[in-house]
Amino acid sequence: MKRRAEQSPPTIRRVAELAGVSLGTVSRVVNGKGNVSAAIRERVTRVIEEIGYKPNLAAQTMRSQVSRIVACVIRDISIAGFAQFVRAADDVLSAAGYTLMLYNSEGRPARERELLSVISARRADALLIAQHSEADDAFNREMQSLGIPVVLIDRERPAWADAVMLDHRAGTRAVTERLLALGHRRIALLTGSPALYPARARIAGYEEAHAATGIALDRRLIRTGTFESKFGFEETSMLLYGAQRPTALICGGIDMLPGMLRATRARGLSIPRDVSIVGSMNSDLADLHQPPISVEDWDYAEVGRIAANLAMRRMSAGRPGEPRRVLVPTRVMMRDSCAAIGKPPRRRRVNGSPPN
Amino acid sequence: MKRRAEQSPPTIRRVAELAGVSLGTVSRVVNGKGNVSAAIRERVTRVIEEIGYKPNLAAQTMRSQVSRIVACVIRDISIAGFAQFVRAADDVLSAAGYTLMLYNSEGRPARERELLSVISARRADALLIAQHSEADDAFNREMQSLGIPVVLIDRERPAWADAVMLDHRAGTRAVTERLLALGHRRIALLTGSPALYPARARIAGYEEAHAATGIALDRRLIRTGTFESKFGFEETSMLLYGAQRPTALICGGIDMLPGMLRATRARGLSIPRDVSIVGSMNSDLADLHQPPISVEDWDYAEVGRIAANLAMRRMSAGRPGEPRRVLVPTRVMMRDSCAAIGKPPRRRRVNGSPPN
DNA sequence: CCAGTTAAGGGAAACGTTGCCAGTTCTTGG
DNA sequence: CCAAGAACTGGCAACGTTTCCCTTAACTGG
Repeated sequence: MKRRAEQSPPTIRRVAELAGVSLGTVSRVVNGKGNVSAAIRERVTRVIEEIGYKPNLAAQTMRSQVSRIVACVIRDISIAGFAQFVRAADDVLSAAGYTLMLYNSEGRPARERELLSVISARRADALLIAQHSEADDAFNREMQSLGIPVVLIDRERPAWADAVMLDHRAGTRAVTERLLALGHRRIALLTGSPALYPARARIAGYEEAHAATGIALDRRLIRTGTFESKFGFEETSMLLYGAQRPTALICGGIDMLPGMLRATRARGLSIPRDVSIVGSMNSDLADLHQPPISVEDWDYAEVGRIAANLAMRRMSAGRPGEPRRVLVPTRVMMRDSCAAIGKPPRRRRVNGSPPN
Repeated sequence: MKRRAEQSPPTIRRVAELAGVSLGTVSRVVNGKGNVSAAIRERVTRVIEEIGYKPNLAAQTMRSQVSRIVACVIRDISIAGFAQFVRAADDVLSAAGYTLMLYNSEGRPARERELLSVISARRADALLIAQHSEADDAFNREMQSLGIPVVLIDRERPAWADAVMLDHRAGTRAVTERLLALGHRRIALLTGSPALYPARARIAGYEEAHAATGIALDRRLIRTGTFESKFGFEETSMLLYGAQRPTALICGGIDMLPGMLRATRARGLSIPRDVSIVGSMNSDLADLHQPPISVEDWDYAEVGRIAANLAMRRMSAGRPGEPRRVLVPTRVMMRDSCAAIGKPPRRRRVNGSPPN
């Protein structure tokens, strides 16, 4: 039983028949390469318009071995901030004729492996990924065997891949130094697993700040777990329990701030009188909170653009070339959530920042 | 020049050669249909394992006319909340073997048209879309001519498509009634263009509440424009300027609350003493703000799951069947940002909600 | 022991495109 | 007026699958 004509999209063959020319000629018209007389060109173009012919990308992919698909694997698109990355990457890629395929790994290694399979089956031309563990050699090999450009997002391994990283080391060092300068001596850092670059970099920055200032640090104040809000809540609750509690908290994970704030409130503590707080990445929450929360801020959109451009460069150039590494600076925004130890807090700012 | 074998992914042909069987047999093994002896099945399976063969989805698509791609067109993935929708839809779809292709329309009609072209070229099997205007007949026809199931997201037209809508009418009616009961008589509603269902529904609910209570409404207090933060800031600034200013503001657009709050602060007004405020969709900002902001809340993840399921039902079933319409209820969460007129505000809540 | 049935697997066509090669017509210069 | 290009166009193969149709071999029952 043949499919009814009006149901299946028109093919290049139908165009050729209606225009009374050969397949090759239609192809030449569509792709604008090769010599075609003006008369025929126009005739074909009109037929294409009339029946609404669109080249079948699946067929083109099969023929040319190029899918014009870029896969993007992140933990969860609904985590605040990640969407900005995806949006910006998509802008760059779709302007160049690529389609971005978004995959949520849920931070589960098994899921990441599945996704690699799907990506391989779809013959994606490149991969942007923030994988769950940098040290999983088997996974890294599988990734390499895809045979396509890979751009790491805020990851530094495997070493053969291109990467965009945020300079969390410098950022956290700056934050820590500001807090030390305010007189804080017990500063807690909450961040994710040291198996991941952002956590390692933050810890390094935290340590550097102490070393540079000559102030001893209490390793028990470095709390690693996940980058999630739940972890922020739990660890903050525990840290604020005893008398030995820290006087400042650094949030070393996007999306961890809400948990930290809830825990602080639950303990009935006041910011910044009882505890100073620094968040990770600016947000309406940080800016409009009372008091406004200091943050280590960065531009995820810029990261997305860079990642997309790295991928595109690899795709157009051949294989060769050293892996590229881009380190994007972050900046510290000090707000009223941080106060000097032993002094009255600064006057509260009443208005939020100007809009957008 | 033939591509080197180790660069291009292995094909079913290579598997067949290595296993010493025909193409058809490998296909039967891969798809588990047809009769294949245990010995050969095992031999083929081993070869597949060894060389890491993955069926080429582009080829399958061409052959079967099914891409297992579902396109999703929204204004901007980085708008708070939308990502939850996308994430949930992706969960449902990828569990069923589909890949979600995300497209940002930027709310520009020209861009939406381009995207329809891309979606057509990719031969997506279904489309989830929150289009920029419901009344663009030409666009709707183009959408229909794709010949694939279309699921509208918070849109009610075109009538032939399936749709998931939030019950903004009931939600806004409930919000308005609560404010009226608190004694407010000048309640402003800020929302997007009435060319879009969510704005129309909210206005209808707002009007219903006044009608039901027998309270006259001032149409100048219904401000339509966009759903964005910028609009919220500008309109709030203007509304709060005069002496005739409203005593309550309803935010009729996701992502509009930050602008509204900034404008309120810029005017030096206190919430809820000077003005009561209700936001759209719950968020950490609304919950952790001081005072916590009342909201009309809903579950975008649920909306995403419903949309994905509607699409899948259409794809598996044949053409026929009436368009399905699903109305998802919203719920009102009253918090301290709303106070009775002429009475002292309720005691401030100190703690945020429990985490996650 | 034979006819009929079934299981197993090979071969080829088709999906929609592009790119190459070859053929035809038209120019153009000598 | 003719030969040699140039300009244009048609035909065919191939990309990687799946599916349909055969052929062959093995089995079954009378």
